[in-house]
Amino acid sequence: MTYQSVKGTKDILPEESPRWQAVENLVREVMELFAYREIRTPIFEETAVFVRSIGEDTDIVGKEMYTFTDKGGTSLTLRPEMTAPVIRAYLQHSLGTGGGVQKLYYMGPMFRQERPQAGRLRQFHQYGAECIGSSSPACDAEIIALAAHVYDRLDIPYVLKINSVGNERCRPRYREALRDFLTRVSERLTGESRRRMHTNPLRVLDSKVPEDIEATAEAPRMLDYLCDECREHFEAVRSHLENLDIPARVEPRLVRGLDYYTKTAFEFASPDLGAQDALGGGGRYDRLVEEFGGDSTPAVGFAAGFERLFIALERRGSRFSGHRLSVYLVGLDEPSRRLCLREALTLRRMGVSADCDFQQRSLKSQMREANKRGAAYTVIIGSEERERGVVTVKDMTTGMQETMELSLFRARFTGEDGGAKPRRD
RNA sequence: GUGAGCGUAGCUCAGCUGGUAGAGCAUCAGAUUGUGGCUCUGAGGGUCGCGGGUUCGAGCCCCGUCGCUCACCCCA
Repeated sequence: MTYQSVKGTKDILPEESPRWQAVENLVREVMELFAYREIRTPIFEETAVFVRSIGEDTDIVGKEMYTFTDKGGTSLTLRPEMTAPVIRAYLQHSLGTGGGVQKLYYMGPMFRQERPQAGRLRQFHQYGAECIGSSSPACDAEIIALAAHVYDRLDIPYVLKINSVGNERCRPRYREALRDFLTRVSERLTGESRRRMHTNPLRVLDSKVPEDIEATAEAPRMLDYLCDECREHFEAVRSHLENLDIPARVEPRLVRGLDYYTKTAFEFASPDLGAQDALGGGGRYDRLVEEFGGDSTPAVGFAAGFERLFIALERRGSRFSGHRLSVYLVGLDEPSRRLCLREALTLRRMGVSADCDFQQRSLKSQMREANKRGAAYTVIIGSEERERGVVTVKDMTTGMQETMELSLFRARFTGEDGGAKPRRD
């Protein structure tokens, strides 16, 4: 093997693209149902866009970004997530003018230089949505409902965990209390947690190391420190979820990995996934737009991973199949092959999928090919047919065969919208 | 970045205590003259990840390296 795809990247081969298409289509459909509109931003941004929003002390910015300098000396970064680019675009094009709520969705590749693992690639794919311009807890609930609906439609089981990480008023008080607590138990913490205790104490809470979990079992909870506004918001979100029949589990230790979150934080976990069990997650980020230099604008959003969705789907045994070929044309000599190519194009122009042999293969192998490709009909053309001005049509499911004029065969496909499928009696 | 396991035909794998490679599936071709799916027969296809070392001799042992997988970390 001469070359192979870069570590942590994967080719999506024809065999697997049907499921990608199916899920992409479903996501689009659900997004449109919820009245979100698609936004597509460039795959790379100025590095500052991410550093500024995600936070200097996050792992993403600290060690996982694909950052490079272009020939003009500008530092650029392959997007590790989409919220920052969406907000950048929102401000750049003044999408907020008019004061309305912008409901935007996206899907596409993201890049993070981590050690690859089950459900974690260096180039991975996410879909997500951002609701910008409303501080209403109803938006939080809608975003969660939207994310949940995709899983529901795919019949993927999940556990929804929610928490509130407070805002700029109450979080500092909590951070203080937490740090005090951590200082007291610091000798029981792992080195990494002890370091993080100073830089980003909240993150210590989602450590999965048993010692840390044990040491922080009695740690103060953010929920007990919420200011009135945050508490009311949190209760309202919970009430909305209940009203929408979406069961959620309050998880006081749930913390998001990105610094910009305020108030609501949530995560969808899959019981089928293993160590990387997060299907998706998100939360509210009321300060981010302002942070980017815009007017103070509240927003909520979520992101979910395609690859993890597929793992969950596989565990469920779901299968997707690609499009089937309608007609395979078999030519037995050169003039017939010429006719096949022409007829294939005629059918395609009618909206009927068709293909023919390009390797001068025998009738037998062409028939085999037609069968393998799942063709509904095989059209056989040889010197006999040409002399009589007809073709031999074989229905591959019944095995029945008859000769007819080409125009008659074509007529089977007319009158159907798109004509993608042959008529069946 | 850390740890563990693995790396043999397109795919899934076998290969006994080191003696220069096998199966199944897939592919291709046949099984009387122009016909698929089932069955049968046959064929093609491998620098045993790569580079060193030990040895008379290595796919099997040792070292390094790259990659994959899983876990940690973190997250989608």
